[in-house]
Amino acid sequence: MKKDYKQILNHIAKFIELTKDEQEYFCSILKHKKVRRKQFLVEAGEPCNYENYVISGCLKAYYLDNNGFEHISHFAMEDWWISDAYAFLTGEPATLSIDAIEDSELFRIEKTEMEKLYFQIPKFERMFRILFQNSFVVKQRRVLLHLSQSAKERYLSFIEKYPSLEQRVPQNQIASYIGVTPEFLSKMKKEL
Amino acid sequence: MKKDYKQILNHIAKFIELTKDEQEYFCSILKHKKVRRKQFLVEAGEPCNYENYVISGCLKAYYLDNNGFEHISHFAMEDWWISDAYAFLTGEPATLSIDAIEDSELFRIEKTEMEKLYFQIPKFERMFRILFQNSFVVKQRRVLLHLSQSAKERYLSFIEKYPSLEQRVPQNQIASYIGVTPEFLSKMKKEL
DNA sequence: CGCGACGTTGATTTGCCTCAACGATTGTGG
DNA sequence: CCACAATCGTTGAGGCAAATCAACGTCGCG
Repeated sequence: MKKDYKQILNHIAKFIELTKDEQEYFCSILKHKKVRRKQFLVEAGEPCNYENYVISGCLKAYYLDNNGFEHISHFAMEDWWISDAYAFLTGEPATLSIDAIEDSELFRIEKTEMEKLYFQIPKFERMFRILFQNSFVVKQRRVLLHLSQSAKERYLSFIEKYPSLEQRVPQNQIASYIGVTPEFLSKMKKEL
Repeated sequence: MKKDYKQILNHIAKFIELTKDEQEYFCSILKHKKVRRKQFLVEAGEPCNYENYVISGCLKAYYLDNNGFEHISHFAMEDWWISDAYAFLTGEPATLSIDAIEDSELFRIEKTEMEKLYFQIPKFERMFRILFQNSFVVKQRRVLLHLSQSAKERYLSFIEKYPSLEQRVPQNQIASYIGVTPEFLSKMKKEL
């Protein structure tokens, strides 16, 4: 079995147990995809019919506002899932764009395959229930962070929580994630 | 069958189909609870071992910061679920408090019962997968709203999205939800 | 080499907060 | 049923955190 399959099966094994047959079926619906630095995985305005699992590399999902400013919704690295959840769910055009910060490799699951998967192996309902539950908690905390903390506190939380992203992501995109201008982040860092 | 059971079974029927037996089993694990206005349903620091379904009334979940300020995480009304998801998940003491804005009635499901339920009727994995997926999307949009919009735009989004809450919730708590002071919300409203 | 992406720094502006005072409404105990 | 406190919204003066705008240095890369 290919190494990449092992990786994603290990990831899944953290949540549910699969038989050999199930593993095989699951791997058969995965589509391998490479994205080079600065290339789009998802483009705002287009449909987003895939859930994407990151094998390697680093990507960002962001909203582009009317003034052309990027607002980063989330990053993704090895073993994370990334998509425009709303567009995937509804079939509407994506409001987020996703592109690669580093050359990346992914597995994609198409929406229709995903629905079949839930039907064929209901254990995946459980896995994604747990994943979404966790993601929900993370987003909730991020909302509260914005409501209750200053820019400096949000920055400190970020580097504490995601020390590896701090290394791999350009500073102006971290600024965007925590909700300040690049200039202001630079000034904050000088004071630390 | 009691009217309240009908209500929650209707709610569930939007996501999954249950047999009579399953309905009965499900209802048997529900605990009915009344909370009067201003009373706690969950208190920060205490464990939160329940998922709570709102039969009637209106509640708020909020984080109390070190300076004693309330930051509202979310509201809940008829047919919504409310809990401290992180505390429920991990067993840690709650960081959120939840109390009633109006006299309310709820059904509670205890954590251990919830786990049994997932085991006995895996369809509930599906239902909560869908619910968490939706909640995740909602939180995601709220984060982006904070990153990309001004206070006035956040207020307008709020009253558009939740016109009924606008009626039932005191203005200072709406201010807290959108992340401004009550004074500033008052000033914004004068300009509309 | 030269260009574009990225970070820094400073001067100025602004959106929102803080604090304080004051009415209107609600609720509660005597 | 009234008196009083507590809660809630409003208004104004002043202050601060963070944005804006502009200029400049550095690095990596085609």
